[in-house]
Amino acid sequence: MSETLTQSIQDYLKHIYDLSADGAPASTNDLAARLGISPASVTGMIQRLASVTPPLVRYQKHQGVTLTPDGERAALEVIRHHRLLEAWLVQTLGYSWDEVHEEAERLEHVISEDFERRIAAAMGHPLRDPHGELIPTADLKMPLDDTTPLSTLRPNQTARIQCVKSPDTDLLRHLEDLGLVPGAQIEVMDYSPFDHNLTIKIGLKSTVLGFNITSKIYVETG
Amino acid sequence: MSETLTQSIQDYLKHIYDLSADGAPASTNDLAARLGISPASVTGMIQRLASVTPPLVRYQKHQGVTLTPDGERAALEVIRHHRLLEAWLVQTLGYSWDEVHEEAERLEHVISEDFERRIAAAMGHPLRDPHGELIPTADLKMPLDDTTPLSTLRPNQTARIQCVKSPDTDLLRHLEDLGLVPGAQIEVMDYSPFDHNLTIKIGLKSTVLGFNITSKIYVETG
DNA sequence: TAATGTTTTTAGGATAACCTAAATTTTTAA
DNA sequence: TTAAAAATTTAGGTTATCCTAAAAACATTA
Repeated sequence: MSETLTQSIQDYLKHIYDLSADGAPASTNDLAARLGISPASVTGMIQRLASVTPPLVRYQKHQGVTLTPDGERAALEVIRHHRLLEAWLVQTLGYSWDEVHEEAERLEHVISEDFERRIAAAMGHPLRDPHGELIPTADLKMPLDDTTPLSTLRPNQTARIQCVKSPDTDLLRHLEDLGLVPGAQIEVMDYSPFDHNLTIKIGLKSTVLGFNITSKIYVETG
Repeated sequence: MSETLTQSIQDYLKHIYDLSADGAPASTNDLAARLGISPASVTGMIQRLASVTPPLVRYQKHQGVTLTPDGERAALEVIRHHRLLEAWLVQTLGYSWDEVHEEAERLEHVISEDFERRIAAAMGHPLRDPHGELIPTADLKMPLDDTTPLSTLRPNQTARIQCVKSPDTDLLRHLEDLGLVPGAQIEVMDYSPFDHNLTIKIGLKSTVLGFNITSKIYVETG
């Protein structure tokens, strides 16, 4: 619990958390793709993570991995670091939301608990990062997420953008240009069932967005 | 030059810079002590650093190591990161001067050049860190140091403390309690040639300081 | 200058985290 | 239901960075 986990292990846990968020175990291949390493290397590492004491993951051959409670706590710690750092970099150093990810990616592994506490306090304990992602609490619980993907909305529904889940710099810049940032009020004007395109009105402008984009934007309807 | 140096290598270079500041090469044993590793490991690493292209150190068996211009640039980069970070942690997160070292020690290896630029600009390009250490310039030159060790002063000389060179948390707290911080105006009242103790007046108070301390405090006389 | 002590290096090993290629298992689809 | 494709695992290797123990070089001093 208090033994220091390597950066590499922290990355594994973080991505396993993400990939198994839907309940289904994370697959070796998906994990390898996320981590940018070979599937064979992933197999080796998850076998190790499953056999340390206490185990950080649950693993059965060919069945993928899930986190144990210990593994999940470790993952949430890293995710909390990452998201607090993103918020901090934007608020105090003028980073834009498309620039912060990479920097936070490296810093998240090295900051102390003291540092974490200080930036959280300095920002008044924010609930979300600049992309709208929920920040795990100090006691490492992930707050409940009551948002839905924009892709599930249909014409005449209105919503407020809560979160954009993508590390893609270009996409983020594009969305910012369109005004599609957390807090933005939108209305669905049209839906095309064949390609799942949605026509969205933001302020006075309308835009057509593909499923690739609408599935990454999470909204609060109402 | 632009290949990323590992954290470990950055640490070697930083300490070689420091240990060879007096012109004499850094010894294997001293380096090992600084790095907290065995002398045998140091030998292995400096052999490697001497044989990469371009070489980062000059090394001859049993003669110690010095930095090449490339090695020195790399060292100054890390030192700049460290000192800027210390200043930034103190200024923006309320760290005290005895708390910053450890945190900066880890962050120095992972911040981007962009981050470096942003914090330098945010602080108005400071010349010294919270201990008074000179910060290498953005083009990686170490500014000239015109200070002298307090230990070289004699009775009736007055001086202004410019820098305290020690990572020792307890010592730093002690000195702060005594008011012996950068900027403090002091006067030497007495010198004991046998133990090299100095009696120092700061404001209204006087204190006797041993060589162990006075050799770590650097002052500007006048 | 020879003996002793210190410093440094060599030799041989360990571990973490990756790799490729080949083998195996699982899934898909003819 | 079986053959092909895809996913996963095993086997064997590499590199970086550390280790201990033993050997060698250097320095000191009697």
